[in-house]
Amino acid sequence: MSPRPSLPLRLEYVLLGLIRRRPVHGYELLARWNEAGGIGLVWRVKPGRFYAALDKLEHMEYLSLTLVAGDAFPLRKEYRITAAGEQAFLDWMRTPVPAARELRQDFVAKLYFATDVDPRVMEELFSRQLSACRRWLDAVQEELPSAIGFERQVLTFRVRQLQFVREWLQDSAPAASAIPARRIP
Amino acid sequence: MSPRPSLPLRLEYVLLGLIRRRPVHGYELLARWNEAGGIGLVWRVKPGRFYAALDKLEHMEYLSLTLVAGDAFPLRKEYRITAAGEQAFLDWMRTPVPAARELRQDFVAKLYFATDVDPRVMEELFSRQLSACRRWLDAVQEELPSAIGFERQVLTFRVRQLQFVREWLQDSAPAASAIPARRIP
DNA sequence: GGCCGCATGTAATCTGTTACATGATTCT
DNA sequence: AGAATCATGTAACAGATTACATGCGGCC
Repeated sequence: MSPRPSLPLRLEYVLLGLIRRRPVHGYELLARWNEAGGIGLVWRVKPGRFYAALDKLEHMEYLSLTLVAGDAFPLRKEYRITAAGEQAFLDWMRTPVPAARELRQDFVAKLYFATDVDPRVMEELFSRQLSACRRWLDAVQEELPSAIGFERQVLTFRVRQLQFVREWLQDSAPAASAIPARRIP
Repeated sequence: MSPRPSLPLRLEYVLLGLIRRRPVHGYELLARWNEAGGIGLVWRVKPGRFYAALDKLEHMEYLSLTLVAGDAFPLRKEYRITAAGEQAFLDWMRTPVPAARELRQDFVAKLYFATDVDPRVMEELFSRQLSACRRWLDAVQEELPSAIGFERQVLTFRVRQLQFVREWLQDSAPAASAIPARRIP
């Protein structure tokens, strides 16, 4: 059995998504990470963590590794995604984030890969995320009327935040799934 | 010289604010922390971290320590705030949070202490936080017109988020400073 | 020769979490 | 006697950050 821990990976899924586009070695990937308009806009990473994550993904067999030697450059470790990795990535893409505070990084990262997957994957993601968001909102709004003082202020903050999230999700959903996918998995 | 590191304290300031109300020992404070309607709504803490923080504040001389022995209970460490601690707390209260993502915990924690301080402290806090928020918003809105693709989606998210924050701040400001303070420092 | 870029990491440190340790007293 | 509550932590681990280590090749 290949190891499949459901640990809090987070960063690892982003790596998986990038390597999925085409096989690449670490250094190049790290350079691209911070390119203008890229994932670096919402997610910072530094060499230590970065290489450790690649290593981890390879041990989990979500990535396979090919050593590439060349005259003009040092030995490279070229990674490509495996079938298990592909599966894990797509599962991640379909899964809504479990809390509002994870939207700005995790959810937006998923959005970054919108053009890489079948539009239906994004439709499902947005639909499930919106449902979750509405449930959170309902729960908070139910508590609000009986809340006083500090609790009321906190719940008011949450209601407003969730309303912003809901509206942003509603407005972004059509655009995200209308984009034609580069490849259809 | 008493040590005054400007480290990322965060939790420590909340402790300072609670102990400032009246001298108290750790166990009681920890119990109160999670009471309904209290700071536990936005900030979770566990014994390990909690006692470590008290220790740290005492070494920084923001808290002073009195041992209290009793027949009916084990030895207690009763903490009270020092002049340096009082100063540090009020500085913290006046200081806006440096990023939007710190509003839900750090800023709301400051709000929790609104009734403990002079209304002018809260006025200053809200005024400075609103200015910061408007500056962030201006900066993002300036970048938005030239942004395309993923970058545009990210910036749109941020604009909406900052608008929500700005409106919440505007609506909460009057209530927060209109409340009569318990004591005027 | 020395420095920069490529490409890979390691080691130390910091921060926080988890789970348990200790010992006393009061309750059943 | 045994369990729960009071009151204090400690020890081990997990996770991330920071800074530095290594070595090769090409450029000035």
